[in-house]
Amino acid sequence: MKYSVLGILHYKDLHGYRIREHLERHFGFVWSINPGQIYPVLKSLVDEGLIAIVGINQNENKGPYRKLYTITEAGRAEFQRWLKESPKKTMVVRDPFLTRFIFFGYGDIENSLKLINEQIAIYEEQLIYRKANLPRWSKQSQYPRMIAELGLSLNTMYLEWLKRAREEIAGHKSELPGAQG
Amino acid sequence: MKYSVLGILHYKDLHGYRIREHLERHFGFVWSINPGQIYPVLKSLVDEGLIAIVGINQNENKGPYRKLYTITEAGRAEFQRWLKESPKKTMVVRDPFLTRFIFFGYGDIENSLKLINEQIAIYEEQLIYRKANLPRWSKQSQYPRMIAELGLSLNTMYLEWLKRAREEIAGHKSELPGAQG
DNA sequence: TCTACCATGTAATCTGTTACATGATTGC
DNA sequence: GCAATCATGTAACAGATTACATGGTAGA
Repeated sequence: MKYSVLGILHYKDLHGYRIREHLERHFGFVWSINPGQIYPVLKSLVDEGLIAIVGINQNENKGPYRKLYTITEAGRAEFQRWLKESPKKTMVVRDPFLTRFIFFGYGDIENSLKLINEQIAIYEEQLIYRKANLPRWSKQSQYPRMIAELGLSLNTMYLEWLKRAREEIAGHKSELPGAQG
Repeated sequence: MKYSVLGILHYKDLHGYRIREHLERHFGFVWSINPGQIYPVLKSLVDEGLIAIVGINQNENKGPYRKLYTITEAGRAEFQRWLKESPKKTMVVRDPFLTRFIFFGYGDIENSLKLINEQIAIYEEQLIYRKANLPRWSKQSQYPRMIAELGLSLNTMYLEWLKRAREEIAGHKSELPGAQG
C-alpha cells in the first residue's frame, strides 16, 4: 500500500526490494506487500510526484542494478494528511486456518487435531523468533517496538487459545467417539 | 469466499442476504463478505454444480422475492476436500489504524492520542457486545463458540495494548515536549 | 560451475470495494 | 405515506496473487 511506502521512506532512502523486505520482516503480520505489487506502486508514486528516484546503481559501481527512491515534499504533505485521518474500518483477521476451524464440526476430529497441531508448531516457532527480536528495537523507534509487542501478545494469546481448543476437542473425542459438535 | 458459503449451507438452506448477514454478524472479525460479492459467488457456485436453488419466493406467497440455496453432494465433497487441506498462509491482521500507528513518530502526539482514544471507544463497545453474545452459543455449536471466545480474547488483549500505548505516549509527551520517538 | 539470493519488472487472473439501481416489505 | 430494512443484482475500479521473465552477484 502506498502510504506504507511513503512512511518507510521517511526513515531512509531505499530501493524497492529493501522496502518490501523491511515491511515484510518487521510488520509482516500487520500487512504484507506482494513482490508483484511493489514496483507498480513505486511507479505510480513517482508519477504522482510523491517520491523520486535519487540514483540508479548500474554496474559501473559495484553492487547490483537498482533504483534508490526518496520522498518528496508533496509526498510528506500527502502522508501527513493520511496520518491524521480517522480509519473507517476496524480490525479484520485473515487466516485460512480459522475459516476452516469454524466448520470443523462438519469434518472429522482426527484431521482437525492434525491441523491444530500444525498451527501450534508454526506459532511456537514464530514466538521464539519474536521474543528474540524484541530487544532490537531502540528507544528511538518507540512505535515500531509497540507494534512488535502487540505481535508478541497476539502470538501468545493465539497459542494459548489453540492449545485450549486442542484439549477441548481431544477430550470431546474420548467422551463421545465419532460424534461431532 | 466460496468455502464459507458451502460451510454455512451445511447448517441450513439459506438465501444470499442471510448468508452474508450470518457470516458478518457472527464471524465478521475473521472474514467479511462484501454485499457486491455474495451474488456473483452464489452464481458461480451454481454454475459449478456445488450448490442449487431449491426455491424462489415470488410474491405469490408472502415475504419478499428471494432465492433459497442448498448444498449439493458435489458441494459437500468439494467442501470436505478443502477442509482437510493444510492452510498455506498464516494469520494476517488488517487494520488501517495499525498501519498508521507504526508511523506515529512522524506525526504529532496530540493527533495520535486522539486516534488511539477513538479506537479504544470502538473496541470497548465491541467488547460489551461480544461478552453479551457469548452465552448464546450452545453445546451443539462448539467450534463457532470457540471462535467467539477467540474474538473476545483478541478484543480484550487489543484494548489492553491500546491503553498501555496511550499511557506510554501521554507520559512521553509530558517528559519531552515536542519530541517524538 | 552451480546454487542461492538480489533486484527489477510484466501479464493474467482473482478478490475486494464502492457505488449504483431496482423494487418489495415492514413498522411507525 | 414514509422511512428503514430486506433482497437481488451490476459495473467500474482498486488491490492482491501467481506466474513468469530477465539478469547480476556472492559464495561454496
